Amino acid sequence: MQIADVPAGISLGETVGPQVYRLLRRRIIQAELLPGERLSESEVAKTLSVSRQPVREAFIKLSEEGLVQVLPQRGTFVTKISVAAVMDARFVREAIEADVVRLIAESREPDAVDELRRQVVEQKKVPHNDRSAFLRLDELFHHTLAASAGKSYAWNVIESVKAQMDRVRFLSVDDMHVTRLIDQHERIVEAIATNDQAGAEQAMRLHLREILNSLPEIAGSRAELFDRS
Amino acid sequence: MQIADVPAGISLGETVGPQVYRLLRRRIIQAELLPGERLSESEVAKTLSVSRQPVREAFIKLSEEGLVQVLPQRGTFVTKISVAAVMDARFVREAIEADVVRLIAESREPDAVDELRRQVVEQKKVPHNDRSAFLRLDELFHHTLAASAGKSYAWNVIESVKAQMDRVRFLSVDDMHVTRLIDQHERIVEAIATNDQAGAEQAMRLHLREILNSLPEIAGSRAELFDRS
DNA sequence: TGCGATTAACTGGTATGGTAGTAGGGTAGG
DNA sequence: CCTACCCTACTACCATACCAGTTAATCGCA
Repeated sequence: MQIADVPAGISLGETVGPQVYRLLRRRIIQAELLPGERLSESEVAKTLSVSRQPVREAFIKLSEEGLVQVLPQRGTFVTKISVAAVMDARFVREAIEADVVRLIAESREPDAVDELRRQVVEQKKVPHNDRSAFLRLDELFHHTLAASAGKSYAWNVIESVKAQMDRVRFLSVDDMHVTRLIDQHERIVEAIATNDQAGAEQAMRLHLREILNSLPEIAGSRAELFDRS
Repeated sequence: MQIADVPAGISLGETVGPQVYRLLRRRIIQAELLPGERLSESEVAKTLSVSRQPVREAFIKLSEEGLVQVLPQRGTFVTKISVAAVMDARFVREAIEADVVRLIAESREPDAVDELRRQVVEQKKVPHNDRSAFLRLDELFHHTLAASAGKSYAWNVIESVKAQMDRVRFLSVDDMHVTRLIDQHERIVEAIATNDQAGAEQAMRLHLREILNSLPEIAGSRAELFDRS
């Protein structure tokens, strides 16, 4: 969820374009920049004290992820959250991660299981009200799964696709829900530990379908953030 | 495989950046631009009679697909084909398309099956020596599958991921192989027609694993195009 | 002749200038 | 009063200029 602390401004050590991209991406996902809001190349550039050029590159990349819409000679706008887009992204993610856990369960690596178990313990320690801490650990967990399967490229795809889902998850405030998600993590890990490929796959699919439960509710209560649906 | 005819130059009707991107992408996949070759922003710009700006945007997008590598202050180079990258891409593609055909087989749509059968017939008509014609139809076939499942976004992901595989496929010249691929298409369609989800999934997975057979041979015979392996 | 330091040419990254095109407000005409 | 037009202000897109950093070749010296 890219919750990782990002400097508020722009640092000089790295190229500017990607920095602007990550900054805007985080602000869109965290709903600081609201759907429908207008973003101007020159305005953003002025605010961040950079030129329009890197801002433009950031806009292009954001538009490829579906977070903004660039209308030539008209303006660039934060997209409203599209239920269809969220479900499409979820579908792709489920497909990939289902095969990932299958792969891990097949070629068991005790080290990976140990690390995953350790992470689940860590997740349980998180205070129930600290949502962003959990989201960070959740991202780490799924990333570790992909890495354990030796599929770090697949993780890149997931990370890009995840953006749409993360926008929704950030709005989801029900804290009690977190324990449920951690339980699901635990089931995935234990299925992997016992080389239960089908079980691991099913557990993962179930886990990633959780968002389908909360989505309609959120889309209803925060209708102004969603694309007509 | 983006074999679709692309104008040799740059037209004025559309924004320039994406045009340059598609042009270079096609030339890399078709091995007109060879792995290791140096691409200069200014040189490409001069050749196409555009400014460096859109060329730069194209380079960025190509680097995200892993087709070029941008080394700041040093140069931009066409990446060598990486066997690992091809297999990673293949893994992601298999995961997504496996779920796609499952979905179609589940919710049978006679129209889709008819269209797919028609396409298979068309594929059989292609002369055995016209490789690019088959590759076009193959791309259409897989695109139609995704569209039939209502997952056009998933197709976008596949299209991006496919680039690495297409570089290899373009080098694969064994014509006889084509009939085998068409047979596999046929099996996929017939499994869908009988609502055989598991069968369709397995047929698709087998189909997408074909490249694993030819990959080692190609990587051996055209070693200069591949990253040390 | 061989080797090291210097420099000139070139790279991508950033900043800025210029252009076609859109949108919206205000005004003139019916 | 309503409508149609124009004009201004803004947009993203493209082109150009400048910069820091890398590379490689050449020149000077041992």
